[in-house]
Amino acid sequence: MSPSSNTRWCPTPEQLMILEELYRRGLKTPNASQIQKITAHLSFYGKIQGKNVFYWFQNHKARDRQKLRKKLAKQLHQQHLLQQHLIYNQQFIDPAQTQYSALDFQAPNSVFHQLSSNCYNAHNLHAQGSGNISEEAPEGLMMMMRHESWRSSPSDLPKDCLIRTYGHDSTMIMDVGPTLIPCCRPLQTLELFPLRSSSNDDEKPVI
Amino acid sequence: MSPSSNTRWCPTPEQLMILEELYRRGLKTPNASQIQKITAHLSFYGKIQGKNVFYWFQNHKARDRQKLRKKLAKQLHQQHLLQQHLIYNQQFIDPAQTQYSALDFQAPNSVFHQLSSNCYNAHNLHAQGSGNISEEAPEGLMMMMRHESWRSSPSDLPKDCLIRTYGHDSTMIMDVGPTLIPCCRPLQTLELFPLRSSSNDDEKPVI
DNA sequence: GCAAATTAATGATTTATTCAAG
DNA sequence: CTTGAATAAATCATTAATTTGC
Repeated sequence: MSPSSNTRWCPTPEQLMILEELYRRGLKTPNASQIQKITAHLSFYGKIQGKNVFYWFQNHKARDRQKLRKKLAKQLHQQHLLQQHLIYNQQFIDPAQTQYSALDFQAPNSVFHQLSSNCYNAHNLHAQGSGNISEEAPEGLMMMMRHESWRSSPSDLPKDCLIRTYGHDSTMIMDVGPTLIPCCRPLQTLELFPLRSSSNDDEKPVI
Repeated sequence: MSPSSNTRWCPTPEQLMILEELYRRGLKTPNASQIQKITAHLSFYGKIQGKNVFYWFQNHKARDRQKLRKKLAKQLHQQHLLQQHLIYNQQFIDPAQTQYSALDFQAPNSVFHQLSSNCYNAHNLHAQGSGNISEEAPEGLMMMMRHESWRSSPSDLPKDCLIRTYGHDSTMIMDVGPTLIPCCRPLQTLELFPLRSSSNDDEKPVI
């Protein structure tokens, strides 16, 4: 209609920044007065009208909600799929033991249950030839094991191992590869759920 | 070395889903035993090795942290920019009143402060001709005002208004446009900070 | 629509840091 | 204080997504 502005509002980075900050601080649905003030302030950074601010908050809130919904839906879907296809999959779990409800996460054979275990099934580790492995990693890291002897003669290692050099010593990563399926049947039922980082809790790293 | 797999692991959707779910549930740094079990389970869905699982958790955790850091940095930056360029900008605020520290969020002229106001500066609203506006929106919605009479004769509205029809009543959006800068100087100092959604609190929408 | 080109994600590796034991 | 194990951070490299010109 009006010949002056046929193009839609394009927020400047500063305008966006300020709007986002206001939103983040809890302003979700500004009233007329608030919109006015915001508009006045933002107009310093570029052409802007009250309706732009109004629409921005409307859209932003709506899209926030939408994002949240999608996230929750995804989570539910994942959980569902997990239960359907993995935890009680007969290929993995001894059928004789699967008398649990498909929704019971406490079932001892669930992968979650197994992974919360503190007991190491040592016999699983050396499924592929390896007299080298002296001990199971004690509640600590990976299948990285440092041996002075390895550094000098890497050729006599099992082919599924991976050697890396850290300055003056070496690291071996054992390949537990794709051939271990039959090994996971005799897993013991061990502990309940406290999956929360059994080794060390570093959710909040010190920065 | 080995001729079979020169290409990097490419997780199947199921594998990814399971890894993500485990991570989401709190497993951040699986130990050797856990990696083994996960690998065994995931191998049902496609070729996979222990190191893949190990690396996946390493990377995922690191990138999570990184994302979080970036988010926090952005927030701080926004806050900073806000303070520098908006709140105490001399173009906006009466210089006679700005004897506050640039970091003092309690300063009465800050936009945050102003926006947390419950007191409506009614004289700002009808800066552009409008005998139509009977009242300031009371702590409620937008400058949306429902009037049966408006619906029938939209032609006599000020050109800077925008009419929309919601079912059986109408909405008007007043354009407070880019010309209001001088209007924001006489704003009163009003209230302290509780910006948290003065009208309605919908941070966690009911889904 | 499609295929080259560009960009973003992410798997894999290397380097730096932390921390506890001796 | 030194050393070694464990982890975090930085980086490299390849694959997936996206854009762009035809």
